[in-house]
Amino acid sequence: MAIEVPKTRRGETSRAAILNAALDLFQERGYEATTMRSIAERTGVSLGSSYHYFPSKEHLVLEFYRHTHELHAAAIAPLLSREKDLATRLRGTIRAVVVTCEPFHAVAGSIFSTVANPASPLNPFGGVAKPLRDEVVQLYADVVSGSDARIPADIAEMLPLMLWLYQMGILYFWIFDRSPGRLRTLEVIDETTDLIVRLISLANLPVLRGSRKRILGLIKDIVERPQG
Amino acid sequence: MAIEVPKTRRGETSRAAILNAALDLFQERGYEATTMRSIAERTGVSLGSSYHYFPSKEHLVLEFYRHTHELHAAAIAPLLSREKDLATRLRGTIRAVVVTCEPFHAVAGSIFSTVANPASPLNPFGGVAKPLRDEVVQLYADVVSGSDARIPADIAEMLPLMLWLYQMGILYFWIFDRSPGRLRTLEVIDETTDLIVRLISLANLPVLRGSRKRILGLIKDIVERPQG
DNA sequence: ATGTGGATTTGAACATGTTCAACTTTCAGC
DNA sequence: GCTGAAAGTTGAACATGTTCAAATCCACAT
Repeated sequence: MAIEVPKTRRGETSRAAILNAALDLFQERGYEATTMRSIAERTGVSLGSSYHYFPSKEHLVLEFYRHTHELHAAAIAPLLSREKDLATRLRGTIRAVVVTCEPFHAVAGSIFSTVANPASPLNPFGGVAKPLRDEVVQLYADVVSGSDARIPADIAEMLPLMLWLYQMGILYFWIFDRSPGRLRTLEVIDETTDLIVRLISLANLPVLRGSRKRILGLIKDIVERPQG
Repeated sequence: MAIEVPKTRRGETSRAAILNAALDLFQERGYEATTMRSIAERTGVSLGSSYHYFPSKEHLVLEFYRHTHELHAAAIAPLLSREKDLATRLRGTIRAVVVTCEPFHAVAGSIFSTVANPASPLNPFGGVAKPLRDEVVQLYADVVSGSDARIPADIAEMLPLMLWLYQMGILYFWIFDRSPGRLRTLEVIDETTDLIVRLISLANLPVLRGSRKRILGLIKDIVERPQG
């Protein structure tokens, strides 16, 4: 199950070719319809070779995930360097997620369910995928910290992680969305990003102090205490 | 893929026996480790016969889900007929979920991921599992309506569905919980049920009127408009 | 040039979910 | 009790993810 790193020029070529074929096929046919044999065949390599570099079909999905993350990060870079308004930054970032993922809409369901499986090494709550998750959370930290919004420290601490979770929720909604141009998802994004920013500002109200403290305390406790 | 209903005494016996064996094996060995062949073998029936009554292994999970739901409903019946305080009813109900599911903790991860797959017929957002989901949502409607809490109509309308979602979240947390006696999950339940009840009462604050309206409108829109 | 050891590649073999056409059993109507 | 159609049963066959021991390749030291 160890992830084999190529140690030869030939190996690098093979690994890259297999990954390429896999990404193409995932997009063309979806996750289930893409067989390990078809990946090997398109690569021009034997079945066993694929398993030399990717311990399982799921691990190919992890690369797929990394791939879309990089596309996403590149897509929002201009926005993040230009815009200062938090709501606008957040809206643009989340919109970019679904736009970036659009070519993979048909595949996304299987992938989502694969990743959600706690037994999967790809589960973002721990395991191989953790570094990549941390990268995504960091991206949301940038979305927040690069804005001109003044966020109370206790909220700012937990906000990126919450926004990552929120992004997951939007993606799950998007998977089910069959509306033309995925307009419904975009509507939901616009409405919810606005709501989030508004609720953050409301969190300063004295009546909400108690609940805010409890909620943030709970989240912090969950994140920091091991196992669970 | 049609779900075959037994039309013979012999058929009923077979179906019941297969289901029994499956439920036992799921508990004993987990979902993946239980093969269709092992189910057939324990039942004393051929492999093909299992597929006569259950179109797929996943459909056996649906029965498993129904089974635990019935255990759960039975477990909380006394509480619901006795207790009037909403927080207590809610806490008891959610606690009972994880207590009821405790024997299946090891299996739950696979099952959760199976069910979460939008492509699965078992996905609760549509398909074969919808009737069962509606039953569970109804249970939460009873939890709310049988309490002495006065809930504004717009909230009351959406609350049961939200509580069902909340229960899903708790279950997902519980799957990861490795603490002795699953104490962490119970702590989180106590804290969150309390928070929920408190937030419902806060929703009447004038400052929150706008957000409340928007949130409920959004949820309603999502639920009622088809597809998505 | 040649041998060596590790990296890479191979393809057969295995396990398991699923399908299906042929076979057997059941039972309602006579 | 007979009969024939419907219901139930069977096991072989298929597709696909995965494993693994053996074969091949290749860079490098000698």
